[in-house]
Formats: sequence, structure tokens, C-alpha cells
Amino acid sequence: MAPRQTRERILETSLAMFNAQGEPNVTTNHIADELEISPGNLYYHFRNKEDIVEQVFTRYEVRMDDALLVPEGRLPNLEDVWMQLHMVFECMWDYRFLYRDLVDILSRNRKLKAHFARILTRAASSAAAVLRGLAAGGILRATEDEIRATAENVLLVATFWMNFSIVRNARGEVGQDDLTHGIYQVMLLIAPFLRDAERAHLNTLAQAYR
Amino acid sequence: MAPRQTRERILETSLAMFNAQGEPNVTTNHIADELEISPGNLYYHFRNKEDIVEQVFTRYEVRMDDALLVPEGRLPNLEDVWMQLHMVFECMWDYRFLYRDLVDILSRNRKLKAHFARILTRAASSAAAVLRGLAAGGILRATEDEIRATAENVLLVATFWMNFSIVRNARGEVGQDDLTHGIYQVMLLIAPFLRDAERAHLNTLAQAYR
DNA sequence: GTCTATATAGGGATAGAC
DNA sequence: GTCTATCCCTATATAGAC
Repeated sequence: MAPRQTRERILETSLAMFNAQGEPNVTTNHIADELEISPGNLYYHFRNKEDIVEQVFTRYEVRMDDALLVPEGRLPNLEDVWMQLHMVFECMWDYRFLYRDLVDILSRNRKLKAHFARILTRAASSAAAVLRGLAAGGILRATEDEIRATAENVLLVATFWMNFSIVRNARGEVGQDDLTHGIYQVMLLIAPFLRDAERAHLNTLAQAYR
Repeated sequence: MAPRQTRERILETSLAMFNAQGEPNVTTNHIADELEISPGNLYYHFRNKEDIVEQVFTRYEVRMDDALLVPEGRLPNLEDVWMQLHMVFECMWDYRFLYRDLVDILSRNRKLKAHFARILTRAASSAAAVLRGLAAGGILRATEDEIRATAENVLLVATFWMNFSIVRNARGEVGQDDLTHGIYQVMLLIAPFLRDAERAHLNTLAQAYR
């Protein structure tokens, strides 16, 4: 088979298996079995398991960098926030293995840790910029300190929302519904600072997910 | 050596090593080495590694159950919230290995998962009760929906604060200072609902940790 | 590019002597 | 209660044939 294709299949299957079973529970042999190729073949394409994780991470990084772009040239509105949260949460969902064992995965690999920290920094800037934009547009009222603290909480809630869902449900899997709930949960962080009309509207929407 | 003592030493050392290196990275052989006992001896006292984790978890559970007790017979004030957050965060710190790899640890053990879910449920009740108490005392103003959503975010931020700290600092360890920052971060979740005087006071205090 | 076969290492766990 | 010795199994990774 063409080299590109096998390499690509390994990456796709690895991602799927990491997401389904958790990265620590997926071995190179499991991946090879699933693809019906030999372990030796897998090691022809990648130096080791960590190499696979790194390549998958790189794709995640590109995707998340895109999701974090803030629309320029105009002030953001609540619809923009909504849209951006969807982009970000869908990216997190597609690479949920990373978030499931975030500390463990990053602790084994300095490069990944540095890159993830960079993404968090970008996300913090993005969140703060959007909040400032909302304030400038009169949609939101908050001091600079409140904006900074809220941006930090937005980051934290978004980053660990899926883990929270998994851990809270005594049984049962986490699905796309929980993601939507997470988006609302993030919106509710900024709700107290919204103009009355917008806050009332948001609270009505959020009823369905409490 | 008396059986109680060796068993006790195993539990203490395991906890220390789990916290320092992460539970997935600590093997039964490592624990035995550290204690300068034989692996066979360790297995005389515990059926397997999971048994050790369960026993350590039980102690965590007792401790957290205590920290989540809400003072009865009077309305809570902000000082109570402050104190309780300290109790809870110190407990989380002492058993931080559990939070570091929460999803992974719980996914391997249904019993632990059920117990942790129970603790989260208790914590949610506790948080909501305290917020309602603050509202009843006129310290805070929020609708029932806002209280519910805020309690959920309090839970999430508290549960994953340490992981967030670890992951955000590109390098360097997490220490007790970060814990204090986490407590402020939780307080800032409820700040928007506080009476003006209390909110101003809190924001002043929080300056040091932004 | 892919396979088979295998080397190496380590972790979990037990048997049986002391 | 503790130790030594050991077994089993799995995971990573490589060598060399095809």
C-alpha cells in the first residue's frame, strides 16, 4: 500500500481508539490489530507510540488555532460567542482523548506541554478580547479585573467540561448533548455581566439544560 | 513488624508516591522498594494495587465528607464560605493524585466511580445550600436558576483547579500558593451576585492573585 | 512497504521457605 | 509477617526475510 495511505490510516485509527478507550489503554499492538497490519509495519511508519501521539496532537493544534481566531474589524456580538464556543467544543470533542488524560499526557512530553500551554495562552487572549469587545459594544458591563477573572474561568470550564460530565454521570457515556450543555455552562459564566435583556434571553435558553 | 504498622506504612507511602509521581506511574514494586520491603510482603497486606488505591480513596472520602458539612442552625456568611473552601481545597491537595488522573482512575473501578459521583452530588447540595443561605441573609442576590448554575460551576472549577494550574504553567510545580489562587477563583464565581460592599471587598482581596 | 520472529524490559502476582 | 524466587503476561521496539 502507498506509504501515505498507511501512515494516514494509522493516525486516523489511533485517534479513534484513543478517543474511545483512553490513550493510556491503547497500545501499539492494539492499533496494529485494529488495522490488520503487523506491529513491525506500524513501527516502520512511526518511531514509537509517542510519535503517533505527537502527530495527532499537531493536527489538534492546527484545528484549535483556527477555532480561536477572533473575527476582526468589527465588535463581536453574542451570536459570535455562541459560534466560537461551538467551534472550540467540537474541536475538543474530536480530540477528547487529550482532555481525558491531559495532565498525564502532557507530563510525559515537554514539547506537548509547551504547545498546550501556548494554546491556553491564546485562548485566554481570545476570551478576554471577546469580552472586551462585548463591553465596548454595550452588551456587557464589567471591570477589567472581572473580565480577566471571567476569562480564566471560561478557559477552565471549557477545558475540563468533558471530564466533569464523565465523572458526574455515575454511569453512561458522554455525548454531543453534554457538549451543548457545556456551552451553556460557559455562557452562564458571563451571564451576570450581560445587559438585562440579553441575560434574560440567555437564562430562558439555558432552562433546557439545567 | 506488627501487621497494622506495615499496612499503615504501605498506605502512607503509596499516597505520598501517588501524589508525587502520579498514580499510573507508581508500581507495586516501586512502593515496596521505597519502603524497603519485598513485593511479596506488600501482596501479603493487599490483594493488588487496586486494593491499595481503594483503601486510600476511602480515607479521602471520609475526609471530604467532613469538609462538605454545612454549619447548621444559622445562616452562613462569607467567612464560612472562605473557611469551607479552605477545608475542601486542602483535602483535594492531600489527595491530589486522585484529581490528577481522575477520569482514568475512576474508569477502571466502578465502585470508586460511584463513590466519587456521590461526593460530587453532596458537594453540589452543599454549595447550593450555602448560596441559598447567603441569599436568605441578604448577602447575595440570585435566582434559583442562577444559584444552580453557579453551584455547578463552583464544583467544576474546584474539582479541576489543580489540573488547570499544572497544565497552564509551562514549567514548574504546583504548590500551596496556587491553591489559594484557586479559592479566590471560586469566590469570583459568586462575586457578581454579592451585595456591592462585599463584592468590592472581595475584588480588592483578589487583586493579589490575578 | 510489509511481514514474521524475536529481543528486551517491566509490572502484577503467587508459592513456598523461613 | 516477611523474604526469595519465580511465573506469567503484556508492551515496546528491532532485525531481517520477503
